[in-house]
Amino acid sequence: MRRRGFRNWENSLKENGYKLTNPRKTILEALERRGGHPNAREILLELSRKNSEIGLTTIYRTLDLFVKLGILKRYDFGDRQNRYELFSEDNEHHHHLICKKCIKVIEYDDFLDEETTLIKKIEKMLTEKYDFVIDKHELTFYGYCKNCRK
Amino acid sequence: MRRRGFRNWENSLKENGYKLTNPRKTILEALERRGGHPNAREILLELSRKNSEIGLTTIYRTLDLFVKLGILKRYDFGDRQNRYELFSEDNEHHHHLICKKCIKVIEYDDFLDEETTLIKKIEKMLTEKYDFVIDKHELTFYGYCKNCRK
DNA sequence: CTTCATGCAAACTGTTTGCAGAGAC
DNA sequence: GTCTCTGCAAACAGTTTGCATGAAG
Repeated sequence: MRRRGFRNWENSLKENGYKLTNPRKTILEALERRGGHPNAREILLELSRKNSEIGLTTIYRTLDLFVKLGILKRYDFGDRQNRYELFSEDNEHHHHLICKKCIKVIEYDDFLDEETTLIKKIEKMLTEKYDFVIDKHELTFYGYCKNCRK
Repeated sequence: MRRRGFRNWENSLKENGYKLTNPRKTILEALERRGGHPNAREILLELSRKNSEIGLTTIYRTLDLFVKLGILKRYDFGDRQNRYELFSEDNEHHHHLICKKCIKVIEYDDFLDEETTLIKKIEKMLTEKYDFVIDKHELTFYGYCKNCRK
């Protein structure tokens, strides 16, 4: 279950013994169309725009599967829901700036080199000091956007 | 509603027109005793050890209030629950290392100077570029601890 | 004695599970 | 044909809300 760009998602399914079904295709298309960081209900909404009726249960199960296969990334921005983003080579590393009121999410990748250097250093230290295998990190800034400050 | 060390929490209540009640006292004591990053149910448990019976509803409302008054910090470590930690002068700034399996949370404060410098820089850039008022940030590493890797 | 706090029951939200029927291979 | 996938209904967990009672000031 290695990570791979979502262009190969069909192979990724087959290689791992999963079936290529209509709901799965449709959900992936919806994710590509919509972009951003939708939650399950927002994906349902995007589907219904194209008159695709897929049960919420299937959506949850498909999202889980896609995360497991490395097709999607799962985020939790502190509003008690899972949000999803297609994984691709070129969005591998960005961080987030989130408005606590409207949950607008801005991705930024400035200072990435400096960040990466420091984070690698911290990761190494933490791994040794606490005997952890580190998997991922998240650097997130929270605040209020222009609109929500009024 | 300024932040203040939790030693002044009684004043903080009074100044803001809230009553000094037994449940509030008891919950604060439980938080001091327990330490760590308990969720609501774990606080209930800590209370029951000392035979304090307080309704979950009251616990939630008290925690909300304490967060609002700056007595507590609220965290979300991605397990879909709120967790709380007493705020005090000397734990103002640490980051977290979390085991995704057992949700053990390690606080670390190594590299803090370097981190702070970089984070201030990023914060400034984000504030200007996106017109955000930034409130807080979180740098969190996720992985698996020694025990959970077996 | 007024106002705010408490606690119960019920509601709510996002998510998960059991199970029978449908679809992929 | 077999085995996985789907979708409905029901369960679930954490949290919130309405409302009558109780305690603080």
